[in-house]
Amino acid sequence: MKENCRPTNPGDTCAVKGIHRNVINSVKQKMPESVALFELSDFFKLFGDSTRLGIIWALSESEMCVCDLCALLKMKQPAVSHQLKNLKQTRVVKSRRDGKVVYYSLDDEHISKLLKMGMDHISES
Amino acid sequence: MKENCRPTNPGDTCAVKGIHRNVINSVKQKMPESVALFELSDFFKLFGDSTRLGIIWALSESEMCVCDLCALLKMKQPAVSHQLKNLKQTRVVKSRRDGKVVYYSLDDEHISKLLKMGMDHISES
DNA sequence: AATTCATATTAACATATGTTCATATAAGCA
DNA sequence: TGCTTATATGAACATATGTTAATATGAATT
Repeated sequence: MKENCRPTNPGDTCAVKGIHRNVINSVKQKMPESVALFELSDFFKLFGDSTRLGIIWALSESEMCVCDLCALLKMKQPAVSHQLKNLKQTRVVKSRRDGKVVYYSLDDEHISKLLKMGMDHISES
Repeated sequence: MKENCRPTNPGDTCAVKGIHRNVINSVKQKMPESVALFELSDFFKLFGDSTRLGIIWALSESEMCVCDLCALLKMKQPAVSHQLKNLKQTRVVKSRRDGKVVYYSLDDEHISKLLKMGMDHISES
């Protein structure tokens, strides 16, 4: 790629360097650490799959066991367990055991708020 | 409420069919249409990539042009444009043109709230 | 109109991510 | 103990998704 950038003011360069230096610098200071961005995207990624989102939504309505989730969402049991593992590792979901049955529920109230907010957004077409 | 995996009624079976029929039915009624779940997960998917999340976060701080985003995030221009296209199609982002330069900004106030909420969640370790 | 430059697009490629099958674990019950 | 059941795990496979490189578009200036 050629270097095709003509500065209009000193400090204002373009093409892969940015036209508005002041804006860039100002925003740069407000950006989260790149590590935080990775964590945050990993978090949102959990909501980015429809089957997992189904699980999350269901758990936002009621505590449920693995078996019930399978029935509700018509998924195979290992698939549900896998997703629940992901969700648990990232503390979206918590579990309690009662005999053979393991019950899952949302770990946090933020989660259902996030769900509703997202739904609001796509609803206002 | 709790019962074992033994069918109490015909039709109440476990193993891939669900233990707690009443819970399942109750939650089922509160679940969004599966189409809505797909749309919603597609929406959240946009936040599930760290480079795209970088773009979104940056735009939540200030309107910026493509070129500036490249400089800020150290990304190649086609990559930025590509992501912006995704974001625009789903109305996360809007654009305005001023001469040769196209400026992007968030289309909605919900978006930055979502960002902050997510960040709050992962911060409370 | 020709040229320059900011941005957009397309298709090929690489990688991440979800699903599946087979199997393992853990708990209750005979 | 053995057996059954609910859940968990591991590895192979399939697919989705982001990146890249090459190229195209469109606006402004000359």
